[in-house]
Amino acid sequence: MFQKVTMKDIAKDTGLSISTVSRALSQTGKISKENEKRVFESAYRLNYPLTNAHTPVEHRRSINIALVTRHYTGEFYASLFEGFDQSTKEKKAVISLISVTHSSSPVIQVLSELKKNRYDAAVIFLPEFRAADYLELLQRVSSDFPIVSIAPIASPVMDTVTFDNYRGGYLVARHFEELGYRDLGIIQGPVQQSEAMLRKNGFIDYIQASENLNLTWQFNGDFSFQKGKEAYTDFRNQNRKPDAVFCSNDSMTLGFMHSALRDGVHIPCDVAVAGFDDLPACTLYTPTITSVHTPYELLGKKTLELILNRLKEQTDIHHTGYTSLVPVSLNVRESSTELASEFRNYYSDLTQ
Amino acid sequence: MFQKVTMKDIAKDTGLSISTVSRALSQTGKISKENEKRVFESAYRLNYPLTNAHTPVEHRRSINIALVTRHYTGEFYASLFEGFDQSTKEKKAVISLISVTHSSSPVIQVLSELKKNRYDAAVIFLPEFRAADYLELLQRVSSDFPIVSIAPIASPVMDTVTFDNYRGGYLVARHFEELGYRDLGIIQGPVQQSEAMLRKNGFIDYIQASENLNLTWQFNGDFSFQKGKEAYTDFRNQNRKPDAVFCSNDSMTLGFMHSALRDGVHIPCDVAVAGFDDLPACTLYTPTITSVHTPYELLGKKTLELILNRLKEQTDIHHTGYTSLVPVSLNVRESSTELASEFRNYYSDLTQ
DNA sequence: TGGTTTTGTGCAAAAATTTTTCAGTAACTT
DNA sequence: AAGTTACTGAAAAATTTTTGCACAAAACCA
Repeated sequence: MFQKVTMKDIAKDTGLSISTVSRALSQTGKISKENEKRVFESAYRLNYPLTNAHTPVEHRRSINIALVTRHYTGEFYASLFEGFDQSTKEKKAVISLISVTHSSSPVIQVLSELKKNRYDAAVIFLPEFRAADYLELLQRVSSDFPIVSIAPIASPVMDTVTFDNYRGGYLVARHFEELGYRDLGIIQGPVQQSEAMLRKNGFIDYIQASENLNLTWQFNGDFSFQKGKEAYTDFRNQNRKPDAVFCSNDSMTLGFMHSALRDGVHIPCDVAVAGFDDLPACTLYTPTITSVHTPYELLGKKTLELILNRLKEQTDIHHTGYTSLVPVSLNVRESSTELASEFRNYYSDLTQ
Repeated sequence: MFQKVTMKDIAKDTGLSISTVSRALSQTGKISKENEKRVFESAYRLNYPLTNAHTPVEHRRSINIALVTRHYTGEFYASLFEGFDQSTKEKKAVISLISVTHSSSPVIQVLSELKKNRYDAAVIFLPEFRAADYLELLQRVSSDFPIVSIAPIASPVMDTVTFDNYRGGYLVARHFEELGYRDLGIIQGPVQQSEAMLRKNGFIDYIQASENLNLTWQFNGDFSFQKGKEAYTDFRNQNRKPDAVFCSNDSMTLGFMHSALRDGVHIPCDVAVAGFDDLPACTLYTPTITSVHTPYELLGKKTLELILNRLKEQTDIHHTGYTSLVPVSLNVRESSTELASEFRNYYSDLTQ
């Protein structure tokens, strides 16, 4: 049986009196910064049962942040987590990935119990959430528990940090124009997700503002590899095929290209392709894939900043609905450029 | 300011006396199972400060398990986590992914502090750990904190659950033999990792036992995409090129194929390829890639079983070094089969 | 069946722990 | 130099937890 750890132990450990230890731990204010620090340090080391809520942020050994998402196999989530992980470098924040795909309890239940599991804040990425879901969530979760969404919300009811999806679509259209393509096509994401709509709007708005460009093909996808393949089937049946296609995420890009390549279509010769997300696969695939790069590290950094400030300030109002957009850029690769010479070999005749 | 939660509150909540509550929480034994359960349930709900160490496993709301690994961007880690996540279905275990890549403190430090952060057990995947590291780890971490390694250890000092890597290499060689290939090649993983050595040995042992097969090419890799590309450069300079190449992980497979395809080599026509890990990319790539499938869900299940038993039994000796092997299988795809007819289009002449 | 043992509970006293009061000291101000 | 402020420890007070004991209900056993 363990010996229970009490303030007496901390007093002995630090050389201070029990009363001083008490004052430090209960945050009555009448204590020097130096001793306060020593007490918390000792309390942590000796395993004194400190409840998180009672430990001021500056004395926490670590700030535990939950990254809550429906986790699907694939690079996308790996990149997302990696970005957050990078951004915690040299901070005392610790990110844990919590998946709610297979958990028995509903998402909101999981979120409302995070605080009891020693988490200090949550970052949620739940693109399928609707306005009603967000509102229910805010009602159920204690208001001093910061939650930041990294999926865009149509009418933001909580703080949101997200990539500038609109700008991404815009960049792709501009890139296509610069290369001299005229007829453009798009494979959209699900209409219920504002993320998908923003990408589409950026793309289409640029086309409409330009005198050179036409939108000749539009396909409703759902961000899945499979839909990308279906999109190709639809594409091949078109009379007037676009010169270049914007796939609004890379899973669909890969699906589209998978079918296209097998059907003898040469990319970018027959049709140029650009995607969104810039998955690691984009540089590995043959041809390499042009894609809108989303800097997860910046996203993570900005999100952490927001959370840490919120925790320090102890502002109870996190329902501000402040949205912050992280800039994106376009990584141009083989799928939307002239064929490089080494690349030409790739398409050389099998029967030569 | 919060009102502090005491046993009095739990007593009022459950309708029991304070002494009964005390007896339940301090596990003195003189309490009925039914009331004990009610007390813990209430304590949890009211947020009574229970230290994990003092809450018996059967009354835990959740068992927190840390999956500790150096996290790199890529599908491999996504698949790993996904498998564990799947295996927690309908169990009260919760898996959190803890990355130690960018954390400032050294790995062993992180591990020894997990217990303080409310974790009940850890699963570690640290292939670069050496025998000395494992021993230091065991010394530093409290012996009632179960740790299971899912990377094979040359001389196991702790419980290990791992895929049957040897069998995987063996299966690939047998598959190549069945297809009629004679001269085989291998791109090895790093010699310090027993995982890599097992895969190689399984492959080579089968070749040596067979009358039909020869090992004509061997390359020392390091499991990276880049080394896969370098392997191709070495491959192309060989006089006697193998008919089929076993890449001992899929990152190298992708690197090898990336260079090969760009160099006009047709897979599987010119050379057949098989990998290891069966990343999602294997089905997305063109051609699709034959690979040894590692069932992460089974791995997760077995590992959880081990941990939950250990926690229930409260056996202090987790240094048993018991190793358990999870079976693997081979997923055969285009990179090691006859070309399918639809696939032929892919190689048709660009200039037609 | 009736006595005996075991188990589980609440009350109240005891023990342990935490908080508060109060007096003292040092540093700093005016 | 007197007054003020900021901290601290010892002791008292308050609170919380544990334990001894009595007793009731259930289980056990000739």
